[in-house]
Amino acid sequence: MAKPSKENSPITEHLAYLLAQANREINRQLELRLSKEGVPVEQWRILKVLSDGNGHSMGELADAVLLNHPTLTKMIDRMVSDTLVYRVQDPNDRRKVLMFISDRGKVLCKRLNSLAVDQEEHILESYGDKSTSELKRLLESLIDSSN
Amino acid sequence: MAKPSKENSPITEHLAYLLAQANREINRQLELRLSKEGVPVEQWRILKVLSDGNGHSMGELADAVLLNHPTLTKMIDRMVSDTLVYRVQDPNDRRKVLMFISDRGKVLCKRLNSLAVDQEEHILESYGDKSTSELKRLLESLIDSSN
DNA sequence: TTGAAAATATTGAATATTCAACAATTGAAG
DNA sequence: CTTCAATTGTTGAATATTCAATATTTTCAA
Repeated sequence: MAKPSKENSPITEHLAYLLAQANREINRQLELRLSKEGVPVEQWRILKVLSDGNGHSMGELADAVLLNHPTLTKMIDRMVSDTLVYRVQDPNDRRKVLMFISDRGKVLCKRLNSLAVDQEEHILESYGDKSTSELKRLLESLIDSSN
Repeated sequence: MAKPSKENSPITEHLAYLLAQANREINRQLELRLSKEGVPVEQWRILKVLSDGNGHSMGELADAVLLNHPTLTKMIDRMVSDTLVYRVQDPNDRRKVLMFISDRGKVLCKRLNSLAVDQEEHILESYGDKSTSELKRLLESLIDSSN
């Protein structure tokens, strides 16, 4: 009898693939809802992080919203044009720029939040309460163990 | 006492965000290993799907490797140039193109597989056997419930 | 059988992302 | 203090992705 070898396992059994697939699907759904406001998922993340009212540096933001620095810079440029956020030079370290959410940004963020909550509730319904919280727990722990 | 509202929950508690974060991290690690062979993750997926030796149409492939059709077409163009795969017109439906893996592709795929297995083993070590299989199970079930 | 609609893959233009180089500021060693 | 390395953010060119339009073939209803 042939020895089962991991190297022949179909791609659908790889953790990396399952994560990519699940991420793609859930992201697609979220994208669809946020498109009602014409806002990409990344901009919602940015608004959400900034909605604590504090200033966040570009580096900090890039980490938080999972974007590379140059990509973030260009997306922030657009959001500044749309007056959703604004830049302030950090007085304590003039290399840094602190990003703040505007009033208009706050209003938009609220609408986006409820679209996102809609989705989470839809997931809870079709996938179940228990599975969802267990999956979240496992994902957090995977992320932890990768640092 | 204020009612806890989902709309104020930090972004790090959203399933969509946790998936994106975990996916980004695991993908980054895999990318790093595959870069030893100078191959992007998507090309490995393509080779792996084709390595069953059967012909796969572009549409089928695009679904399997999580790429849009035009993106896949252009990536396949490159892989054809590198003689890793080749196109054959489907004799039963001439709208379709059947993709096949070449011998060179097979050889490369084997090397890539062992790099990927390295990673899976690294995850098993740091994250644990039990967590990994439980996470896979939950992800599969989430994907199922989204269709 | 014919003609319209659907399915499949590709193309080119418009967008977006990434990489490498740069500019400005700070930190820290000598 | 001065200088050199590290940090932070942006820019421009190179790449990659996406959207809409196209070409081809098949399907199916009339």
